[in-house]
Amino acid sequence: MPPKPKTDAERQQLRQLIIDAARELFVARGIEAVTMREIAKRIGYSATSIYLHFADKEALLRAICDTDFLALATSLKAVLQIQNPLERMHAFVQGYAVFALSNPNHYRLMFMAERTLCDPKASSLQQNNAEQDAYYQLKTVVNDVYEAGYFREELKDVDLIVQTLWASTHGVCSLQISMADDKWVQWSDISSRLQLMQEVMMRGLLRQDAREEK
Amino acid sequence: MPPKPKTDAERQQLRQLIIDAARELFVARGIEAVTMREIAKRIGYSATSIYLHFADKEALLRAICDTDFLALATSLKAVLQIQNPLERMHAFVQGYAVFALSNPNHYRLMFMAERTLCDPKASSLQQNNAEQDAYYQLKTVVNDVYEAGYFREELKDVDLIVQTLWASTHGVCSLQISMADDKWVQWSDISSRLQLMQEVMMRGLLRQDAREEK
DNA sequence: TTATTTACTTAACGTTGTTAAATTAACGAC
DNA sequence: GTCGTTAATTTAACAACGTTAAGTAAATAA
Repeated sequence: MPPKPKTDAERQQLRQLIIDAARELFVARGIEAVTMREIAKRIGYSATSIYLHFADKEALLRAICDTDFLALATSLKAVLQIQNPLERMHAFVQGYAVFALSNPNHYRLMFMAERTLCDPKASSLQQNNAEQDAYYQLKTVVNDVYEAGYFREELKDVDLIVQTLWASTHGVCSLQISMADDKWVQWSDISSRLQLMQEVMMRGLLRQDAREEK
Repeated sequence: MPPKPKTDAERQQLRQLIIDAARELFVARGIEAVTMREIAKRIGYSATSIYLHFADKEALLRAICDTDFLALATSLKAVLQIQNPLERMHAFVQGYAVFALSNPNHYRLMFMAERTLCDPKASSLQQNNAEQDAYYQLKTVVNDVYEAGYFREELKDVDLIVQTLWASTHGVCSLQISMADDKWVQWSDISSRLQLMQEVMMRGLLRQDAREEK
């Protein structure tokens, strides 16, 4: 039962409807369940209609990714209010891990999947926007700690510190997400692993007096 | 042009032929290219023949995984000869990273993929065998450092240390594998990231005098 | 009133993993 | 030596997937 010319707003709305349906499917039943036909069934359209709004499945997944990146940045905004730079950094890493482990499917799609590299040019998000760009958020958080002179004196490359700190948390979270049920390894509980990683990183990165101060 | 009753050895040989073909395909052209029909074409059989040796594609991928796990353990055997426990641990982590980054597709399949959890019962590899089980290798390496009293005194759970050390390297390598070409982040070069992670972990885990000794 | 555009659907293509049915060769029994 | 039986393999086919082409119907514009 066909159509009526649509305003841009209506088109945008339908686009979002598709993304939301795909996302629900994705959360509920894993990425395998996200098929064009299944998404379409959910919103009462035919599968081909989706192609009026997205070039292909890849583009749709990238749009979901964008939504998720925004969700991550939004969920971390609160901890940016924390005054003490060290506490802020600690809370940021913690918040990141909570997001990852609470949304494993999304985290997979964002940071572990083969597909879907992020390109600032192709994204709907603004790079270096403190409301939208979680990487930029972490960079400012780490930079504040750097400015406060808390890092060991031989550590001068803030980007390198950021990426190493990120990698440490990503390592714990991504191993948990892909291997938690693996029978080969007798896993310690995830909160202990996260905590030890944080401690070790702080001890390895910070000057001794900075640690004591806190 | 059909058959002749086959000995167990012949069946085993064909099985290995399938695994090898799949593996080559996988390395050369990525996991997407690994289709049952493509594998079959390579070895001059029909696609359905593969099902005489593997229950399904999943089982075949698991078999490839087993091969890769063995390859990892084998490639790390050499560093186990290093006398000094700290040097040994350092070299082990380094060797692990080299394997990961030299075999990104395999690493993906082994530690980052959705599929294919490892179960000692289902694997052809022997758990806790120093020739075959890389996790066990790391455990012994870390345990030796522990026995030598090099870890900070509050660190008493060797498994927890092992898993955290693993996670740190896995974090750097897996981010590199899935995000190296990502345009959002201006990556520092991978060797710096690996090196800083190692330094930080050592500083965070070891007693000060242990670090100086080395 | 008619033509065009817009929003959609149905049909269809090629590819995937997988199963069922058919084919052919070797072996054991008589 | 012929005759099942069994084992190894193939061809045919199915259902599901992403995607494209062709068709359809309503609203708008002339």
